[in-house]
Amino acid sequence: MATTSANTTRLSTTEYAVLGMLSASECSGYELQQIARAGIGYVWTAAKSQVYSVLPRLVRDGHATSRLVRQERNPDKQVYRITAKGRRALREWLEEPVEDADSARSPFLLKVFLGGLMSRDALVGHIERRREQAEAELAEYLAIEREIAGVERNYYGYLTLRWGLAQCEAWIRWTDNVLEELRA
Amino acid sequence: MATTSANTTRLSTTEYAVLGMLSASECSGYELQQIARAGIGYVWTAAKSQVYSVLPRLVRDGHATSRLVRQERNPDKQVYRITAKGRRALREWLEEPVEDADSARSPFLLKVFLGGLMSRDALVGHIERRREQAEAELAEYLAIEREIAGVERNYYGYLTLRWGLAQCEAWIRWTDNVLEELRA
DNA sequence: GTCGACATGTAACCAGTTACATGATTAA
DNA sequence: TTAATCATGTAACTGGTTACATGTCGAC
Repeated sequence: MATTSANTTRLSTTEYAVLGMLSASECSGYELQQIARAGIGYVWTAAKSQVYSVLPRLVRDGHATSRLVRQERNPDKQVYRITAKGRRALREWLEEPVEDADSARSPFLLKVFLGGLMSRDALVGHIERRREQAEAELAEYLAIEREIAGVERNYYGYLTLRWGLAQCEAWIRWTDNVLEELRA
Repeated sequence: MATTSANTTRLSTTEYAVLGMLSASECSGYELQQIARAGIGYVWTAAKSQVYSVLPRLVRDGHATSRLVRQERNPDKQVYRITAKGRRALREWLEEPVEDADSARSPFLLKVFLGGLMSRDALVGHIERRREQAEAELAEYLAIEREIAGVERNYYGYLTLRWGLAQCEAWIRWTDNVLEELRA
């Protein structure tokens, strides 16, 4: 029964994210975390303990291989390389429609929704803080944009960055709007 | 040691959401789900099994009380009522700053980020679908807006609705933009 | 001699989802 | 007679987080 076995047990999103990073270059768990911080981490996050737990599973299921790299001045490290099977699985997942429509679960919006149960000041505080965060995020994204705009290097990352920018702007507009109203 | 004991074990967001609904009216688990679908569910979702598991916990910790309501033509039901302690806990949570800044975890954006690893067509398909979803959502929200705009009933729900509208519009603008670019 | 970068993991826990299970009443 | 609504839950699982644990090397 399990001879040709379409070993098609769906991977977790984190596993696909890791495969995505590995598809660019062989690297260790530690390196994956640095890489994530500088890019993919803006759209998908994972705790380091989870990265380390995901990697051996990828190897076990044939989506990656690992080898030990000995180092002199730094601790030795396990580096992981994506396999053909891994690439296939990743691409299949990438090409199938996105399952859930980013279901709405926001503690912030929940508090706003229940705004009538708190003091006006507390609510205004939440919204002001949201605005500040959006503004800080916007500044961060603009700085990144200045670096990568036009550069071909990561066009797709640039697309997601532009979503980030659009969303920050939307937050700022919305918070301004709401604050004006609440203060009137 | 545990006499005055500030029984301040943080509740889960779902528990606060339930308390929020209970603070408007006494109701059963089943009713909570209907109510959620018509409002708070747009900003916070919970599986029904979780609602049922959360309710006894609220009672156990003194945040709610429950009593059995006998019915003739329908099954009997347990109805839950928020206590003073529950209201206090809810209000405290509501007034403290929102903890996490809605950390970025979007399978959709992850796929866009890795757009270079799939066919152009697949990526365009994802974006088109995103646009359609945004448009459908927008229509839904506009319909709700027509019903509740101006009505005082749920001003705070209206605020969150306006965020929903703003976000849908941002999605549509972004997808249009990206689609134009990808097709050129 | 203390701090940060390098490097890898385990253990305990938790929130939440899916599937399963039951059973009455009522409207089409 | 078939399906929907009312009504409540349990069990198994999963994806993920936090805290703990360890140790070297190089820079300040």
